[in-house]
Amino acid sequence: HIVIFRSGLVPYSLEASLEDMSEWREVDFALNCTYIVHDQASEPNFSLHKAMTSIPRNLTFQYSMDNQVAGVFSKEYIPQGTRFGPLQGLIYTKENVPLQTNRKYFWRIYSGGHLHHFIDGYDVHRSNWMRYVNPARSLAEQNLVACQNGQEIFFYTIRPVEPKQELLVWYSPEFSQRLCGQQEQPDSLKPSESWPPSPHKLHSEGQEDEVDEKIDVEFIERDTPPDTPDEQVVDFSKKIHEAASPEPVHSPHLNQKEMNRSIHPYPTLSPPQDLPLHLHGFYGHREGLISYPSLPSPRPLQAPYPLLPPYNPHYSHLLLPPYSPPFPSMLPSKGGLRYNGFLGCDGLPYPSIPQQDLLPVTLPYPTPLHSMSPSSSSSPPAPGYKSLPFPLKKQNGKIKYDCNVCLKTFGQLSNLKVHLRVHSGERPFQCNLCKKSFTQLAHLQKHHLVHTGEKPHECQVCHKRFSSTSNLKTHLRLHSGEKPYQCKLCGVKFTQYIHLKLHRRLHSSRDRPHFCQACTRGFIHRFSLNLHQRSGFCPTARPEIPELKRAAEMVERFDASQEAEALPESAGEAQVDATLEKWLARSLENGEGEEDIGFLKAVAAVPHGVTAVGHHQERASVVHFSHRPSIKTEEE
DNA sequence: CTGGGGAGGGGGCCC
DNA sequence: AGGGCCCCCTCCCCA
Repeated sequence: HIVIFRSGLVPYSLEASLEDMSEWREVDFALNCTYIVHDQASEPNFSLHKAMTSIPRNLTFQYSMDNQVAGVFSKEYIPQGTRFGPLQGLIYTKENVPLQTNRKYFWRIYSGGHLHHFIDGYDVHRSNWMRYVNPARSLAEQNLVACQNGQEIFFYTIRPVEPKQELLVWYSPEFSQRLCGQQEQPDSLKPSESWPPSPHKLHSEGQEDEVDEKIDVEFIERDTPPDTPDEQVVDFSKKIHEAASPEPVHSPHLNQKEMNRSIHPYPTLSPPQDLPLHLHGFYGHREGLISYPSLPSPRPLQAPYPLLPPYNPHYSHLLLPPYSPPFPSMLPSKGGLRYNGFLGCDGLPYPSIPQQDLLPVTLPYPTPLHSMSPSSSSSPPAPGYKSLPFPLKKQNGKIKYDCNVCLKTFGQLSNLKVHLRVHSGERPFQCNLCKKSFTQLAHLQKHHLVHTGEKPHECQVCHKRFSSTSNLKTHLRLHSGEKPYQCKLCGVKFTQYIHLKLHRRLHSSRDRPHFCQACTRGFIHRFSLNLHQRSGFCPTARPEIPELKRAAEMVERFDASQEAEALPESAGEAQVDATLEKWLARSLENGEGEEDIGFLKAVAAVPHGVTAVGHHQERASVVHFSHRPSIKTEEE
């Protein structure tokens, strides 16, 4: 039996029981968990969103140097067999997942062995604190296991969690196996490389697009705080440690991990050696092609976990200390941190309730409309107030500044400050003639030309004058003949985007009565809808393949073409395909984009009466079309 | 409906 | 850090 001593605290020798727990099925966790900790019910307020206010009282956040939540830590001893959750977030079915969305916080919910929906923890206003729990990187440091119970995800402590220890989660074996699918042979475990994989290795495992790259960059930086000069940010974590924590707060170090891993008592919950560090990134990172170490099939639980105290659903009620705010965003940003001279119950210094007189006047979030406060300097902070000091992160060695409201990133702090006026409504530059106000001086100066009638910019061709360069530029297109905005459906081109938008209304739904049930695209002709469906180009089925969208657009263009117009509605598939080829030939003659040619050929190559399916190749930027007897998607 | 100009807003770059 | 300048984008109005 292995006896483990941790941090000089009480030794425990629970190997037998731990082994039992490591083989628990998800249902066993649900049935046998001993303690249930609910989220905190406090209302999100102006400065704190739900992802932060929901944290249970026995937990607290730790912050990185850039004032972002770096992890979730225990404030007190948490027994084994404690349940947290459920995880909250936006629900997406596989049909309505937005194409361009950050999938870093995606969780998959399965039903009957099939993907049922996603829970997206990205939105801090819709998700709860569980989005901030970091993935365990080794067997030794894992103390939570993620389980799907019903259609919800809960985290269970699989070992006692000592005070000031970080909560680190990994999937239950069943969860892992669902994510792996049947893509990987269970016994194909490769020899493990050095652990943990270096950031370089993560990147070398195949980035498909910018989104994936961004995810990985972000995640790596989450673990390696930017080495920002101290005077630029307030380092809360450091101050908290110095003030309150004589022993270092548990923080994973590589050596320690390497050491602990070798003595991990329950290998069957084996966290990953081939998986990316971020368990959140599965979906966007390795759709359907996740490798995972061999996992023995769990055996049924023989008896309830023997050493746990009796079930008490109100553990939090009985054991939790009085509430103290774990959010350093309530601290004043600059000019010295002011604590009110006492330590919180967990030994951490907390500020008093936000002090209005310390709010910055340089960021004048407007008084909410419903508020009676007379001036902005005394009004409560709006969403985004947390952006003091401005959240920093490093990208390619350069400091980036994030807007906390809309998540836009800026390379210069001054740009972010100007941008924040968009959210705050601040318009410091007012025209003294018409009292109109603007967010930037340049805009006011431009506006002044309205009153003076001045038109500084002259067209060198027709000598017409314009007040702005932008308008001169659009004007110059009239001389050059450039029409950059083209209707995808009928090919008409325009010099201004707004004209294309207005034109698109002409192709309205009333003229396109034949709808695809899956993607809601409308077609003028029924045979075009048939073509759209039988060719397998409906992009809804495979949203991860952007090329399919283009192919679908081409069918739409064909639908609006003169060739299609000349075709009788009763035309058979062969006739439609022949007409399609004719249209393709004409499109090529008319100089369709070079990059489209491959697609045009691919579409033209669709044989009569045979369904083609876009088959996506991992790490490939092209779509290969293969012929299969029916439309079948991975997730059906 | 198309096509042209006018005006405002957001953001990047540079000093 | 703050400000100036510039560009792009978008929308509105009207012929």
